[in-house]
Amino acid sequence: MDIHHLEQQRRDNRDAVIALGMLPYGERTDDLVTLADAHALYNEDADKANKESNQARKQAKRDNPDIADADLPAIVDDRPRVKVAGRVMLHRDNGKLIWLNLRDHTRDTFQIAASKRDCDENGFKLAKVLDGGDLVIAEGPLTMTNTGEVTCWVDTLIPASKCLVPPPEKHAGLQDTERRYRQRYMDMWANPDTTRVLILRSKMMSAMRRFLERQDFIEVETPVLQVQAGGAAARPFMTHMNALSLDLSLRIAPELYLKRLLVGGMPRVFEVSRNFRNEGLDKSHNPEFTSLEVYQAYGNYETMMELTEGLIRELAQLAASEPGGGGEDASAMPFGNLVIDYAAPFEKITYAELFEKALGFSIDEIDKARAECEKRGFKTKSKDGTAIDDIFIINELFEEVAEHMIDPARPTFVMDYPASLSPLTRPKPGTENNAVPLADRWDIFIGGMEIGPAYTELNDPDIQEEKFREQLAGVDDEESTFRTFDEDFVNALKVGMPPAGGLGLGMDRIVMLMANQRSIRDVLPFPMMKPTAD
RNA sequence: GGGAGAGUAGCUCAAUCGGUAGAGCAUCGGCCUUUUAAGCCGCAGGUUCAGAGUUCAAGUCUCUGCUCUCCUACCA
Repeated sequence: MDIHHLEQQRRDNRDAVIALGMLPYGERTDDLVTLADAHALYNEDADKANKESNQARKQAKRDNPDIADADLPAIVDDRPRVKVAGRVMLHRDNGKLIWLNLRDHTRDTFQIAASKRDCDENGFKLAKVLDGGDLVIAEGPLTMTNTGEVTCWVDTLIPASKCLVPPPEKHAGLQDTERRYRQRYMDMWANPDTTRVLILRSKMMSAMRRFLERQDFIEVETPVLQVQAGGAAARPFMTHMNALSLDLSLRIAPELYLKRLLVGGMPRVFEVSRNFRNEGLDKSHNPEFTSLEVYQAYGNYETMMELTEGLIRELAQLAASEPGGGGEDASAMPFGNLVIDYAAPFEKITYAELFEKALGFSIDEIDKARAECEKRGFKTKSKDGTAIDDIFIINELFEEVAEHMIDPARPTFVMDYPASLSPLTRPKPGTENNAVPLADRWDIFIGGMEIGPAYTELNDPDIQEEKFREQLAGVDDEESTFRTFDEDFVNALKVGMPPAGGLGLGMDRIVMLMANQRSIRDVLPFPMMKPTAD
């Protein structure tokens, strides 16, 4: 295979490093400080004292050119010394003085200078043949340049790793979105914001765990490989297990296993679950995504509401306090054109209230709902001509009309969904005889996105079994193939599951909100990309 | 699934009505000990996403394919 001439030049420079007797790919190095810490360590008094003592020495030599070295004023050097590692971003060679700008995850740019006079001989020769993108380790005192930039005045320079790939444009960075996603390492090198978002994601996941553990929730891990993917209505990915000659699905939700743990006696559990859904992908959907599911024995959907509001507010405060988060508190977090307030109490409205506010009549008035659907041109009959169930008429209007009434700038809980839309939810007592019976379920909407639902969990095995059957009888055949009847789960409920609140939150979407990223791809290190033809 | 747009040097982008494919940065050679997107001088760098067609002539027009982006629809 032909090697591009730009790569060949870099290979030649690597050979030059080897010729210096250095290891081009480096070795273990202790006592490194980050570039941000190094920058902060600069001491102005020590730097001034050093400069003045140098001046005094020069002056003494000018006054008396024959003076013996021993009689010259001593050089004072109490400047802090640092050992740093970073990637070479800029390389300015002034001949006998070489300026390098380094980057690491803590600081976009940190200047080091290798001068022929003060740097070790091999280090200076190395600085001569460094390419943009190389990793280096530099050691030396901190000083300030005439133009006021804190600089490590290098006395020891060694290679840490060779970069054989030509760097992106030094000012514009890497713009090509496709390459940014496919070669994330290039993106992270060129665009430090990418790294910041991914680090924020990690910090948020960690803060989320601390929040839950503080309240005595324990983290568990349940199967990804499942005989029957359950807990949600979604098309699963299929795979095959050779040892048991068994077709398996990748999980679409952890719910049914987490509830089994409640049956077994774990009172408060959560799982950070990678879920896999064999469906479309767009700005807010990746085929594999991360949800947080939480179950609390003896809680209900209101318990989950309090927990969710506290969790999201805490995550918002964390994001706001990060560099570039733009604020002390979480009352004005930017998301696209919106400014979202996480500090104020979240909005709460019931499904029925929101429906009536948007449509002008009650969810129990089916005739008006059908008329409204006809008026708006929504379909009211299925393909074979039979009328669509009342509840789907209501929900069509809700999703198409009422959901848009929610203020995207205010986190909003929509409560008390129709029971028939929530098969794993406990029916709301006292609404059984309504035209539209309700269930203890809410959904939270932020920034125009649905972030997740919570329920008072259904723990009556007979109702659960009936709901499974209803669902399997389902609206149409294609959909019912993705719904399952989990007999063992019904058996678990027969053993007795405590009343409980359950919660599912789309963590990717929460990171999108907190990091002000409009695409799920920007909060995933490696989003799903179709392979290229070659 | 539907619609719109994009793909040109390592990177960021130009190229008028179809008429010799260009710039900046990076690289390479030379000079330079306080630069900051360093500076000055010089050189080089191309399968214009792939394939077919129209034409005297295609980066440009037509068709097919690939990938991406945006909008829209679907899906919890």
